[in-house]
Amino acid sequence: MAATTYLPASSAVTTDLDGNVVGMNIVGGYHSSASPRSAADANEMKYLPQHHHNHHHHLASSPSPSGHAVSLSANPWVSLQPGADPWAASMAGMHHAHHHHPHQDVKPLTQQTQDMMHHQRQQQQAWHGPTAHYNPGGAASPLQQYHAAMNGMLAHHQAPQLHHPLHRDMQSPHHPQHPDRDVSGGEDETPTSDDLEAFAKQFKQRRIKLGFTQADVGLALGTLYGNVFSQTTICRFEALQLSFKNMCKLKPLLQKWLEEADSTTGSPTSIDKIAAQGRKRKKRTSIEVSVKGALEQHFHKQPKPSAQEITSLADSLQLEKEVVRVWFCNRRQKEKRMTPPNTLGGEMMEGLPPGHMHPGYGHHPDMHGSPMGQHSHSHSPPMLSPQSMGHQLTAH
DNA sequence: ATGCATGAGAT
DNA sequence: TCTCATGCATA
Repeated sequence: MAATTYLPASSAVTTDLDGNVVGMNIVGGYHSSASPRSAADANEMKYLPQHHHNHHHHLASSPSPSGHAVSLSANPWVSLQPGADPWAASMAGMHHAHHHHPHQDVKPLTQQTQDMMHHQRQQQQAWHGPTAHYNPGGAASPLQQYHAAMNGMLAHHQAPQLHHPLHRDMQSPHHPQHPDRDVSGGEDETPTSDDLEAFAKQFKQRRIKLGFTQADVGLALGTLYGNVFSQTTICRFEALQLSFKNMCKLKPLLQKWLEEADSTTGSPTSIDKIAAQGRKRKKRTSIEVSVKGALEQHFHKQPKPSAQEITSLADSLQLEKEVVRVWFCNRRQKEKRMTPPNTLGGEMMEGLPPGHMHPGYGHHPDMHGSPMGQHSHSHSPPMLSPQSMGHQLTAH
């Protein structure tokens, strides 16, 4: 049954096998008790629709809205004046008096990159890593060294900007553009889908050999660029489950990390993580398989149902309208990933000669701003594995 | 590894 | 209200 309870945002401290710490989580206005995740499940408190937000952190102990009371190391980005959180600082430059949300997510800036790509209006965007960072290498991790090396600079800006609008047509890698004027030794003209595919592959391999987890990388990026990413994102990158554009954006970052990581032959075996992100988040509603099938079916008919359709559909399926709406949004996004889903719901159209019609692929009459152009040839490995497929169909 | 969710920006 | 980037929570 679609449970609609909301999580209080549990986990605060994560002590791990190593006994590493870490992170107390003080957010918004309340802080969960230092109870292990199980508390989250046990505690099902109803969500307060009221986004009351008393001015968050004016506490010296919470340097960032993310709630991560950093204390592991001195970080040029984080070490902004106390009282003035990095967010306010960076945002101030671009935003106006626009009030923020009390609970903001941990992502620094996002969409702006995209925005920037279309028409750069602002060139000053600092991606601050609100989160703490640890160092994956114990005493002298590659990251830390790197850090020390460029300690003075990069006080402001150093965004992994994707100069160049790559709009559609990114499939044609001709035109070397201008070899000069570029930046810090990291050439990156818009890569092709195949480039990305190859890179992702290589990246994953190197990463594993170096002994880093996806989560490690995510945090490391934060240390390097002030841009933290989750295990999820790294995972999706490796699996090419992001939009082409997003892949392009992340590639340089990961590439940079990779360089640092393997160039520094050090001791890579440190595993600790900082978890906890506190806030009230709606509990993940589990949609039954049969229902999913129905949704899939409708999706084929109408990928973009109107509000009304959603409402009635939600009604007939006994789901919240919002859940249905979001489902469609997510479903659409899936279609736009580099590795499209196997458009099969529960049964789909019958009597169709196999080997045809790829809903999210081949040729969309309206593939405008959509990511990448479907590459032409063979890519077999990175496609959906029978494994993941099984999940889709078998589900729980 | 992925499903459902959140939020900023664009429409 | 949609899109897109991203991630918590979960299987």
